Amino acid sequence: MARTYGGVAPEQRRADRRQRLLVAGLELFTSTGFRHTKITEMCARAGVSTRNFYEEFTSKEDVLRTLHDQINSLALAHVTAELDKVADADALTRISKLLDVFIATVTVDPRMPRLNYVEAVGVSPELEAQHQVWVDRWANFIAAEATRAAEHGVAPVRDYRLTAIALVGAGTGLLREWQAHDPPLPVEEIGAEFRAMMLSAIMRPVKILDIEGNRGASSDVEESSREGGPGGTRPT
Amino acid sequence: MARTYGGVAPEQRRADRRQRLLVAGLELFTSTGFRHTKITEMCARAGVSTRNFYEEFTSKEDVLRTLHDQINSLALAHVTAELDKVADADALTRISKLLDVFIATVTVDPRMPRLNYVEAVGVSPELEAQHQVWVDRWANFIAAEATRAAEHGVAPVRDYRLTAIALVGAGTGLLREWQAHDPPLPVEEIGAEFRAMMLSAIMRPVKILDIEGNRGASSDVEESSREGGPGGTRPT
DNA sequence: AGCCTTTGGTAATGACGATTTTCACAAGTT
DNA sequence: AACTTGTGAAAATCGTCATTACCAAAGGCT
Repeated sequence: MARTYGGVAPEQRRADRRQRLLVAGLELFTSTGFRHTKITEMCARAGVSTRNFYEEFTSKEDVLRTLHDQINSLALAHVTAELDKVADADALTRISKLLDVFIATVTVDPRMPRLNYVEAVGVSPELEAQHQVWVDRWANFIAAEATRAAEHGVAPVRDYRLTAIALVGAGTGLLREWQAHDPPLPVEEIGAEFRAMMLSAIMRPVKILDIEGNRGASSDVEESSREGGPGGTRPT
Repeated sequence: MARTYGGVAPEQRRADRRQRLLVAGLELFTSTGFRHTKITEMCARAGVSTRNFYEEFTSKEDVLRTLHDQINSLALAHVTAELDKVADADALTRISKLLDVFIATVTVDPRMPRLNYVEAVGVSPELEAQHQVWVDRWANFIAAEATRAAEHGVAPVRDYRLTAIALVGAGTGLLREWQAHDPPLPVEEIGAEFRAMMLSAIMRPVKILDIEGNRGASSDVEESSREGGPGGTRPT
């Protein structure tokens, strides 16, 4: 089970094949579409046999799930890495940064948003569950930054969960539109719109037009300027 | 070709079958999922034969496209009808109304958002195109109302296209989350969040944090008309 | 009442593609 | 050098469904 073939370890050969299959999957799923991509096509393009395919993945969906996870993980890793660099910047700067890095990462290759926001939707319950997990992660991330902003007194103290979910949706919508548009929309416009929307959503007052805009959280009663104080390090 | 059977005109019988097939499609697509729904299942549930199926539709996708169009048309019809009733109300009231009616219409049956925002995604280029058309319509609708608000001096004069697209995405995200959530989220919270996000996005100043938030359209001129705006948003 | 048209259900066909199996070879091992 | 063991390509199998063709019945028409 473990022989060094062709000068490379079997582990390595395996990993290479897997990688080639993933690349082929990304390409085909976003051009032919997931539904109409055949396993044999993927194998042909990756230069592997169907036998090898089943050694690495259990199904076409398995490939899709892996790609979906990889893309999200990549983006999240970039964002957290960059945010760590500005750990003690003011809250709104961090939020802007978060956005810029996210948009920059995911627009490097239009196939990423295409796969994430179009091809990987409505495929199976498992994939829907995986989508939910990632929405949650991103939403928690955004909500945490918003809460941080509230602690710094630049945003109201309230529950940001639904706002964060809506913002994830807004980003999804913008990117889906971006990747689908024929004369491609300028990336910086997408980024600018996303940033402006996020900032105005987070900084908005709790009540707009005399309407209670949110439940939960404290709010009109007393407010921010919290004991933790600005500048304090925050738990990661 | 035209005989009155069972007391009802053939046209009527045809229409009934079609309707039953659509109902069956909505049910199965949103439970079994579009991919795994078989035509024979739809026929069985609708109480029609496969032969009848092909008299009404060319494929499973045809049914899905029809449902997708119907749901969007229904929502748009409701919204326009209600907006006509408040034709001369102030701009922000109209925007609130738009939202309430939309959310109310589409949350009557969780299968509607499920079909629209999950099952009908990434199925085929035709369906993607149809999606694009509807996003455009809704975005134009929102942008028109925002422009109206600007004309009334309660929002800055600028290009609202991308903002509108992002807002459509936000609504999509919220509704997708709503229909997927196991202990269902309260509808009024979804509606409140969507409304607050839309109002703050539309009323936001052109520049936030010294960053140019939007291109196009005029801008800083005229922007003042709002009272206490997000620019100075603070809790309390 | 008997014929004839339209309809509905069921069975046959056929394609397509996922998954498995076989076969031959290439490269380490002794 | 012979043997053994992974490895890759291709061919065979096996199911699943969409689609179509056929048959039986039911209802109106003369």
